[in-house]
Amino acid sequence: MAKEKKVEQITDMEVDFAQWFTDVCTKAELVDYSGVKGLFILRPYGYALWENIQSYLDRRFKELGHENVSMPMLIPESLLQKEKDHVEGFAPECAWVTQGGSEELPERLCIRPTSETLFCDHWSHVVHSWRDLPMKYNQWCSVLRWEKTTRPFLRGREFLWQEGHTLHATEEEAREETLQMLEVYADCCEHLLAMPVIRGNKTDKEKFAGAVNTYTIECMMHDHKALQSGTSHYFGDGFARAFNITFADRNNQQSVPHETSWGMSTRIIGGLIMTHGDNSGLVLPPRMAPIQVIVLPIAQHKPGVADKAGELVARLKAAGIRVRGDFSDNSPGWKFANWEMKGVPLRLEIGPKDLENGQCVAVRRDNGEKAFLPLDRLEESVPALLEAVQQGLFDKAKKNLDEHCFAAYSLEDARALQAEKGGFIKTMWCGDPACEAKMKEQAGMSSRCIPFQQEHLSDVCPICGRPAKHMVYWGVAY
RNA sequence: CGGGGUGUAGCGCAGAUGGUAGCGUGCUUGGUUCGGGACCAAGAGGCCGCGGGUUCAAAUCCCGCCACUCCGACCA
Repeated sequence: MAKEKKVEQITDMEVDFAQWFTDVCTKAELVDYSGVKGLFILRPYGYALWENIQSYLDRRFKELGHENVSMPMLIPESLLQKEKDHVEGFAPECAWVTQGGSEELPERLCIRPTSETLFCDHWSHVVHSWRDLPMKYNQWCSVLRWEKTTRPFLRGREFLWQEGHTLHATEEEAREETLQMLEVYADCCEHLLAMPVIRGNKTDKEKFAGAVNTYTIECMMHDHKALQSGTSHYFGDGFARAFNITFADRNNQQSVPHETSWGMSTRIIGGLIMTHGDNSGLVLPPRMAPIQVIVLPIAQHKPGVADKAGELVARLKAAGIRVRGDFSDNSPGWKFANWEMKGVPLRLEIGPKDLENGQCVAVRRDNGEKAFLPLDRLEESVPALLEAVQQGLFDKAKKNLDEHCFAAYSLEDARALQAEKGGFIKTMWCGDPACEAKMKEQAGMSSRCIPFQQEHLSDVCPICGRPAKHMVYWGVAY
């Protein structure tokens, strides 16, 4: 059989990266389209990815003392309007409920695009004393934002996420919380998803509506575009003042608390696909893959093969590995292609020849390497291979990131570097939003972040020539 | 919201000058196969995206709408 026929359903990423992405999303059975634009169905395999991210983050949040809650889905318009910057940021993309049954509502209700206003309103009722603080809440939910153009995972009108909201007695404590949660997101990306990140501060232009500071982790996709993968906001006391949240401090003085919020969404799954995927489909890091090992019997009707394959599945399962056997009557070639498309990190083949030799064949999804594994030591060799795949994926993504960061010393350099090589372009910056706008206009890049890890490239802003304040990463973003 | 593309069987497509629909693949059943997308046989499956118009007659011509998709602007 001609090898070129392999995975013919998926468009090559070199031919059309965007089409490749949607092909992977649908062909790997992660999503389906619904009857409403921008509202996607997460199929079992796609939802399982989210569940694995969810269980990691949920555990980390709880270890740090956060509690899960559930806020209403609808926000009265008057509540949404209490914080000026916030409403300006979100009003253009709100969907409204105006009718209940056959009655028109006296006040229209916004379907939550985010829940800051709900948390604040609630806190204004229940926070009275310094003893009530900190409030460390989180909720898992979906939110609605009426986006113009939509794509699976990357931009839906409805998307699943978690939103953490905390309230603290002091600025110092709130700022510490903000950075701590950014670090949780960075860990999630790097350790669970094998996606290396750049941590930094958003510029004023890119900040969340109503925030004093927005911190971000930025990831680089396979096509060298940027994906904002998690954000953490310090709000100061702006929301608290707007919502009249006060508490009596230790000296019985009325004080205004400081607030944070932080979120990660199913968008990260889009990032995962675009970081590790290849022309055969999805590639999943073992630590978060719903199926870590697929066992394929070859010539399963031959004596002993199916039994031995079943035995392998049972043994690996007992060893704590997420394993499945494919005993369907599809041909082996079909199964290879199918499970590759679904990104299963490791494939074990077991056929008549292997039975004779007391071994099986292991094939890594990340690099296609084959190895013969003695059957008696699978409980050690398989976890070791899975770890190797996890590390291999991280290293490959890190290499892509490192090899596509370039320093530029003039606006023209920045433009040319982005046009020719893509990736993250770093330059100095004076801090003026006008220069940021100019970069967008002339080089097509937005500021991704002012990285925590600063470098001194020169003394001046390459855009205007005035003294530089920071080094900034620029890029084309999803 | 601007520009382009596409809507006919689950998926991919064909249907020229109008005459009520076909191919590949997948699906079902049975059998033979099995180390890179196997084969034979018999079946099932269609408001031709939606609404209007022209006509004796519309998948086909005209108008409107909708959805998906790609590229911009905006945003997680």
